[in-house]
Amino acid sequence: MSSINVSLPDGSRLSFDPGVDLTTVALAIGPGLAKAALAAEVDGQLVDLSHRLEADAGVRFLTWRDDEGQKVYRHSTAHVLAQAVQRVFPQAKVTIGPSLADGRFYYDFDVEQPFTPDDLARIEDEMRRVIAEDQAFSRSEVSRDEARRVFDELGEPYKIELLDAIAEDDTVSLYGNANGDSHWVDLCRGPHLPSTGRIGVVKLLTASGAYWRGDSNNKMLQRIYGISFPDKKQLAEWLRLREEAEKRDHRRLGRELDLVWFSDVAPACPFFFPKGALIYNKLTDLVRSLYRRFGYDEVITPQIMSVDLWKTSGHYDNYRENMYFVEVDGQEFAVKPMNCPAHAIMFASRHHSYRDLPVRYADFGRLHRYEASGVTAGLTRVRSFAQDDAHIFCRTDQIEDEVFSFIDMLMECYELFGFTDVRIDLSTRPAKAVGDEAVWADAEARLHQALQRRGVEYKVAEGEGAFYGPKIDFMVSDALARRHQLGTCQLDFNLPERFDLTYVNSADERERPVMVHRAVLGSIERFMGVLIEHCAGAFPAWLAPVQVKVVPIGERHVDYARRLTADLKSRGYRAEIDDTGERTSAKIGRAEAERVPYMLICGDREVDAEAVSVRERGMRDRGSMPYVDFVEELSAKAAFPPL
RNA sequence: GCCAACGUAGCUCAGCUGGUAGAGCAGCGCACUCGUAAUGCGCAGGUCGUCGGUUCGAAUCCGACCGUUGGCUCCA
Repeated sequence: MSSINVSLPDGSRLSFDPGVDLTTVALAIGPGLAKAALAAEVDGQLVDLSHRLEADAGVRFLTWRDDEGQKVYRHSTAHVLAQAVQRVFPQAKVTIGPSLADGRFYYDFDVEQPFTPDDLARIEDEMRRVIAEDQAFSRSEVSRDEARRVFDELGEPYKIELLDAIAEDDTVSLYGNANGDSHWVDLCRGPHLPSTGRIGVVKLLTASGAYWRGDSNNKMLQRIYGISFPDKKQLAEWLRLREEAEKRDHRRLGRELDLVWFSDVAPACPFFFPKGALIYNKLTDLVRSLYRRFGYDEVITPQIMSVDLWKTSGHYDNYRENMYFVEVDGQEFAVKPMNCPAHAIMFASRHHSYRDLPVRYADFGRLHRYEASGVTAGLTRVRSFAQDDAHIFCRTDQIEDEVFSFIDMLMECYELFGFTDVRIDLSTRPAKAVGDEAVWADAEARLHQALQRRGVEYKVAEGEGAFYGPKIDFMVSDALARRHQLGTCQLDFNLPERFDLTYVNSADERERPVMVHRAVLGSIERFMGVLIEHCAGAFPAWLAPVQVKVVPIGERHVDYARRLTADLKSRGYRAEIDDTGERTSAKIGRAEAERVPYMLICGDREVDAEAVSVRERGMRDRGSMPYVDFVEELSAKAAFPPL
């Protein structure tokens, strides 16, 4: 009998008898690995440790250190959850239960009554029992008929529906976990842990409704979210990180830092207090300063326009349920949800030569969109907002340069906020699309060109473009590694058509321009929310609502502190004095809580020497320095615009 | 929109099985004049989200509405 070769990631090779299972292979490599292994990857395919090798193969064992290992771990925990639920609620029908990219897992059930917090506690206890029973996960590949019979007998209609959706040439696999007379089976691709006993600690987090297959026309199922770890300490750490994230929640910080307020009189519509408004305006001013350099012209357009306009643009037919309407003098008007139609008619109101293009209209107009009550959230999903919106009207041959320079501007802007990890997606022609295929292909090629010339990495999202044109989306990762979509750049072949936009070319013929919708920050409100959480409320000095807090130690230092405050203000900085009769440490504590970037402590030493004792936010005392030196430092770090 | 939970002072929360509300922080006042994350004492502050019902009596029980939060295809 000839042996087979197993090659490992480090390049080494081992030989075994054919039919050897992976647990044995792991043991041969070392008992440590055998203990840590959760599953394995054989020639790129994820498999159970019980998998047997019949031929030469490349094997990589997955442990907790691998993302795939954790995925298997959590997915197996989801199976334990489902088994526990069916023990406690025998009528519950099982559906699907994947592990999520953020480390959690869930399982959806069809049950008569939604789960209560009490139910979750009972289910969690039952899960611990299943884990204690150390049931082995065993895989069996069966025919579709066989599988259908199993789930028919078990009375699991959702599994049969899933079974029917599995591709013909795909193998159907069942996973049973059994221990003595306790047996539980699920339709699953796998792989799984060797046994339930490998799961350390579990915690169920929340229960909520979730539509079957995410479609609101389908029945609402009950979803349970959970998390699991090999070790208690890891769970504690996970919960701690989650609390940290809660502390920097922009809704909380927005309130604590006096930036934003919400009222029932306008649900999902932020009210910005002075400090919030200051940041808001600094953000738009920043974009304005970029516009000056990149050749954009700002326009101002009406808040409310006739429905005729929205009928022409197509929004009335396709976007009506998100719009607000008002009737005046028997005529119907709509509050604008977008700026583009206004810009289109402005463009159309003048004759344009090919020499005039591109025309770039920027607009910070306030937009109103009705969002379903269940989806609004803080500043990230609101009904009243503005965007750093602009529309470029250009010739086809100008697309590449326009997009290139837009990416330039965007990257420069993101870097300023410390958003250095930018993911870029190019979305191409979807199934239902306007404009002919050649035009799309040409436009997509120009987008590729622009991206490649700019030298950025990007992914292609096939068929994910808008119906009116291909687009490029920009996602950033924040300080907690969460992704947010901010910028976008979308070509539009639809509106120029609908508004019959033209320019005159060099041969004196009328031609259709391309319209480009683009935004760097996207919604200013949303961007503020993302930024607040990214910097945990500690805004860069050029953006901080209060840049300098002047802190006199005693009453006899107040005059001096006032003089400095006035001087800083006259130089254009946002400075405040804290002349409350508090103790110095209390004043510092408050200034730190407000996230003020610079604190200037003034006592006898400083008054005598025309100096200040500088404390930077989040750092210790830097000691005294001449006031003029501090002003110089400030001019370098807090100047606006910061570019 | 749908499922669930929640809504008590500006903020964070307490208030057991119904007997008309309490704390800390913030605010205001007084004292302390103080050297790098929060001095002490006092005062004031609430239609208990709104409306309706049950009850001798409702913050508490029931219903409706409003709002907020967590979810609503990262596939078997």
